[in-house]
Amino acid sequence: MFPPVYSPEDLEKEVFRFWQDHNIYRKVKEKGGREFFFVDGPPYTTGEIHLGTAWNKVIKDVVLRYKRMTGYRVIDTPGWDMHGLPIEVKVEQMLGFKNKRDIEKFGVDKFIAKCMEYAMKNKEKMTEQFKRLAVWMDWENPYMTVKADYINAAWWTVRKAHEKGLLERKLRVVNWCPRCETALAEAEVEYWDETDPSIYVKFPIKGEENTYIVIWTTTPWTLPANMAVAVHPDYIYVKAKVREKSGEGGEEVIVVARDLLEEVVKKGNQEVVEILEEIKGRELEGIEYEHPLSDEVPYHKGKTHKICLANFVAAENTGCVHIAPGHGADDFYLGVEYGLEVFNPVNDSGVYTEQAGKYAGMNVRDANKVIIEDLKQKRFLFAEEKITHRYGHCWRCKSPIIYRATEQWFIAVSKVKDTMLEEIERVNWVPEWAGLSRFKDWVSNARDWCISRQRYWGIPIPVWMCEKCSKIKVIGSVDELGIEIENDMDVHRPKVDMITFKCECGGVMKRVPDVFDVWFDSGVASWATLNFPRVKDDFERLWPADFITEGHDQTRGWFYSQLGASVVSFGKAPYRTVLMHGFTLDEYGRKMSKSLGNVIKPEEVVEWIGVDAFRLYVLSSALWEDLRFSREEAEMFRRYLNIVWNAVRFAYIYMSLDKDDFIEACRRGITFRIEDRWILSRLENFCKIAKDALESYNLHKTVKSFVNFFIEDFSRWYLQLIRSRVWEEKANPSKMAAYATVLKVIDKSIRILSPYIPVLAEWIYQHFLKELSEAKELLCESHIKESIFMEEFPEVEEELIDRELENAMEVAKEIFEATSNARQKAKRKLRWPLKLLVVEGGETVKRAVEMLEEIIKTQCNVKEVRYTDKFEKKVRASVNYREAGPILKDRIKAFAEFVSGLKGDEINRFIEEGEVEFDGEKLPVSLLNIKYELPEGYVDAEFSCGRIYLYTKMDEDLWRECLAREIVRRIQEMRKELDMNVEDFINVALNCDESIVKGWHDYIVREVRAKNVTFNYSFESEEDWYIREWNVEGEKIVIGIRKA
RNA sequence: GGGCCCGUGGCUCAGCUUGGUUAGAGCGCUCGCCUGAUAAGCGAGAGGUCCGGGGUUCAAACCCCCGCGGGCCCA
Repeated sequence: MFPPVYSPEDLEKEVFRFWQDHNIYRKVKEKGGREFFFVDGPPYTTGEIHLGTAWNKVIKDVVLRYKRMTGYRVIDTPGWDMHGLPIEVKVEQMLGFKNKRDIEKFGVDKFIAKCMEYAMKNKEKMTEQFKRLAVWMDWENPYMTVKADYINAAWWTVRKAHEKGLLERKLRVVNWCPRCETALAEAEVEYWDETDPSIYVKFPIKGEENTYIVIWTTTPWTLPANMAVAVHPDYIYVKAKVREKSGEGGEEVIVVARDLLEEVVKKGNQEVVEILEEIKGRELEGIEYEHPLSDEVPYHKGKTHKICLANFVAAENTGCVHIAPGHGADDFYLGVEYGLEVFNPVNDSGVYTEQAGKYAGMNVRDANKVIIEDLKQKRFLFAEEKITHRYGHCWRCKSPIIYRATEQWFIAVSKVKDTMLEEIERVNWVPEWAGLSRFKDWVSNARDWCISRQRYWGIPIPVWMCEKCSKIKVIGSVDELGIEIENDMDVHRPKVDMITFKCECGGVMKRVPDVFDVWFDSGVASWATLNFPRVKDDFERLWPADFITEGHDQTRGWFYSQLGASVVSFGKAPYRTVLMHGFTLDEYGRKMSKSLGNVIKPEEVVEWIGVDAFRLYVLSSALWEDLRFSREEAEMFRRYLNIVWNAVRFAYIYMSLDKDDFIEACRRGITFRIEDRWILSRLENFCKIAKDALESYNLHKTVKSFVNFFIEDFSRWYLQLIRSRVWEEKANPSKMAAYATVLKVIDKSIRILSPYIPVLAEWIYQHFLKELSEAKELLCESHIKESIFMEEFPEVEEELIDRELENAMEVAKEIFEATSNARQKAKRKLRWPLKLLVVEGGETVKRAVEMLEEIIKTQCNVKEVRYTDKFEKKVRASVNYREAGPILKDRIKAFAEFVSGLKGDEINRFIEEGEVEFDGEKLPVSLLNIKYELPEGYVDAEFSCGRIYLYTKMDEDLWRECLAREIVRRIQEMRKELDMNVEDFINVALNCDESIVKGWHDYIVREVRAKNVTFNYSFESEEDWYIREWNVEGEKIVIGIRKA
């Protein structure tokens, strides 16, 4: 059965069921020799896949299906990233919690259980969504970051780091959410505009009366922690005497960047009195100043505060930057350089500690206005404004984050950076710049990796610390816990927290309460997915991964976390080939987001155009470029597949009728005709491009060439060429050759396309190729398999490629197009036969006409085709008076006479020579207006390497043939309207006289499968004719048909 | 502020590595054609500041520099 209409929905139902009922995926998975180790970048279990994730999995699926078809046994374990704050957030929201205390009250064990449940549920939902995309992975056996084995791998890795001295506990500035009371990953910070104070503060310079260095800040609350001021070594600074414009108050001296002086002064409502000195930034180094809040914050009493140099200082605001090593990353590193104290008088919940003196107990953001007021009182406030700027927020509770120096656990990436950079070079990056430019840049700027989070739902950090002597013990395996692991919950908080060890010193070692940054979880995926270190042989055989692919946001994400973890553990990159793909944007190039309301759900698209068209669409343009998702474009691919459907259906209808003859013919041997050899040559080209594309992970190139080959060449051109061969009743060799060609083309191209359009490919395999399996076996020398995915990916048969023939056909197509053009100009329908087509051109055109004369003749519907290297045209010359007048003056009249008397060949000679000989004088040919005139009845049109001349004159004979065709066409239309079968016979009656189609009676009978055709019929009402009145080129003709 | 990528008819993109005829394709639009595989298809036409500005060159969509806009990542 071959339904007339392409319904992706029905096909999907059928094919999905077929795969399931026959366990096809498992069978395919178990095939194959060499192994291909793919590692899935684990999506976070949000519960909902989006277009980007769908695209990502489709890319993976195409690659994996291809690899399976080329004889690989593919490791296709999907992964799930299930820990982390996002899920904690959701669970907290569901439980109505506000902060950590609520969780502690509720019970960490119960909270963790909820998180686990939630993550699992989401995983199930998303699995179904991926399956719906026809993605074949081992969905029954995924790797999950919450599993004991997985956690085991992470622990092993940390211990490795520890053994190599790369696990460090140190003070660092991190993003900190004062309400969640934890460090946050950059990915957990959301930015939006916030209005904050923008203040200019004067720091009195020591030993210089009434002289201040002016800094600018938007976070007054960090001033109590100020330890230094930074200036740029290369900028020019000035010491300037200024005074208030109002005239009140005295003069004072300020230090700011020279180019910013005017601006700063304006902000302070002051004016410059005099510039005292210009100083290069680097000369300011070491100058001491008085902390402006040293009265309020006694900590600063007796401490020295100096000017430092830093390249990160921008030429903005004052050019002098307030440095608080406890509250800024740059500040912190500068502090390390200068040996500054890291003063952080703010606790976990964002409240000042006792160390903050006057401000102790205040929430830092509330303290802003108090501090500003104090500065004002002390006359240190130079200017005050408001600013609206991008500020980070915890994406859980939406509260503004703060930067805060805390003790955290780090992987000392800085110590292995060189190895990481070397390893990047050894990886095959697609595209190249993804690794060699973009990723390298990121890695060279990488800082030590903070892997600790002060939260609950994550892999517990396997570090135990002695309460007495602070000695640490790093666990490298779950076995070392000394407890029986009953389920995955046992290796989570709070269970592991209860385990203690005895220290050598006699003290008790307790686990540090932190959990891992989720990026650390996925960083170990390439060995955790193999259950290493518990299982060793798979790892030794397979690792590192042959292939991974993710979006470009993963440069700093998974590409990085994996490389870091791997270099720390094994000293080498965990992947061999990395394909970086783009992002999905809306059709205007904007991000898809809920707030913009422009989110397109993959399932919605799949429901609408089918999964195959969706897959083809997302793979149709360069993968590493962002995909602007356009519904119109996506729909195009459904239409292409509809053409595939119709093409195969066409073949099916005829071939299944002649099946036995066809098989017999295949046994005896097939003699291909020229157009058959042409399409088979094109087929091999397609195969070659597709194979190269898949081998080099340029998947999109296959899609482009699919359209060129299958849609353009095969369906639109080849199938047109063979129509008449296929209509033959008898099983003649020409028809059989066409069948054989069609079968080869469909068989090979469907196999090539199957990774992309698995559903349609499988359906065609089951319903078309299986139907003709004997012929396929004879022709393609391959046995039919249970599923197309048990087939081999086709090899290129170079010997079938015939470049000359392909070129010739290209010319023939162009001749056809040019002829259509000429017909349009001459108002001659293609249905009307014409007498003569002359083709003018060079050698290639000549060859094409010789080789493909028949094809050109029938396609262009002309009785005769002739080639010429030069078509005889009448040439006419007249005088170009504008040019000739000034030159010839009074001789112009004689010249005009001369010109009108010129013969064609004389004019041609002048054109060739470029000169006109007149009156014994040589004149430029531009004095003539040259006009070419085609011989009567010809219309011309141009193509890329020549020109055609179509003779469009009708005579009576020809016209009768035209009318016969017009009538046939209408009868066919009527048959279709009656929904008749192809083989049904009819009777035909017409009201017109037979003379109008004299000589074409038999033709009409044959074409419309008529038992008889009656002319001059007057239709009476009682008869059961299906009657229509037609306007045939101005004639009213009534046609009646009925089943014979 | 920095790194990487992208910018080509109304829309989506190819071409750029290696500079060289008239810058291509699909969609959409207009007109026409074809159809016993086709709820389809085909042809023609209109439609272009190749983001802008400089430079190199006999010659630039392409190479170089400076901008502008967008995306990702960082600061």
